[in-house]
Amino acid sequence: MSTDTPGASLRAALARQNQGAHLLAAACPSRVVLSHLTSRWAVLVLVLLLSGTRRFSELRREVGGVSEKMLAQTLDALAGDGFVLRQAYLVIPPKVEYSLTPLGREAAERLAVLVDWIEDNYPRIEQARAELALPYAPNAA
Amino acid sequence: MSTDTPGASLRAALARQNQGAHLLAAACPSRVVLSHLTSRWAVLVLVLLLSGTRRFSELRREVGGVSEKMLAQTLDALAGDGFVLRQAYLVIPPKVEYSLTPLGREAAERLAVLVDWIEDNYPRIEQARAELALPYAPNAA
DNA sequence: GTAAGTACGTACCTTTTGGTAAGTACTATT
DNA sequence: AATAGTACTTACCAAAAGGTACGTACTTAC
Repeated sequence: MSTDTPGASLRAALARQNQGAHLLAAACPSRVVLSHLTSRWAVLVLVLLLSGTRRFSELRREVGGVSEKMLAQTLDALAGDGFVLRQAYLVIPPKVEYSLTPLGREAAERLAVLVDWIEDNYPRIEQARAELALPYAPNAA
Repeated sequence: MSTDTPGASLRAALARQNQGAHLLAAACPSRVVLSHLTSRWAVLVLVLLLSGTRRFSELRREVGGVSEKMLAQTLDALAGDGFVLRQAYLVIPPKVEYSLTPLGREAAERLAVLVDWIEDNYPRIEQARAELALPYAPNAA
């Protein structure tokens, strides 16, 4: 152990930080981030924004089934976390553009991998569900 | 350009969007799967099971803050989707082991990428939040 | 002048999610 | 004989998520 060098407390702080960011711990603050990123509408919005900047009404139309209230709430949360950039233009009619920040792009790319996997493998999932629904006779003659 | 860039999955997603069978569609049945996989406790359970088979009470202890009711509910949903295999032994005291199916492993690996990213980048996210909380004077003289 | 489009905010209500505490049935430990 | 451990289930309640519908403020199109 070093005694009192400036770098020591920094390394200790970083070590503590790395230990503290464990999502399995009940009190871990990063769980809030996880819940934001995996929320029902945020996943869809983030993946959509990977293909480019959108306006509010464009997102509203493209994300099937989202209400204006939930879209605004979702975008607000994502902007507050620094995943989405909100750019408002002072024109009439109003114009607001939403895009991914570098941080948001990194997260969205990882979510897109999951979303793509679900879409690509949905038939397999359906099949697994169907087999599980049987009264268990997988090798029946 | 590598063939494995995030843009590739994006193009695939957009192609499917044009076909109509896509998570962005309100009535897409795969949304149920997405909600199961991204639910609060399922993410943590799946990532934990990536490191090996566990019993109910082990999961209960390792997943910080989960109640027995929610853990049972989560495991039931994951087993019903074919992501988790439930093996019950007829012994006393009861013994039930939970493990990932091949399908579940594929999903869990993709979730783990997201979880790891959050844990690794939590300091950046915190910093972004702190900067956004300022009254906006990033380049003030 | 009426409707539609822009980007929301708000009030009200329903649905879903999730937590607590208890019960079940049986055994091993103290 | 009481407690703990196994793996749940059920009943009850609180909180959060989410939908509907309306209001705002202003402009363009019909």
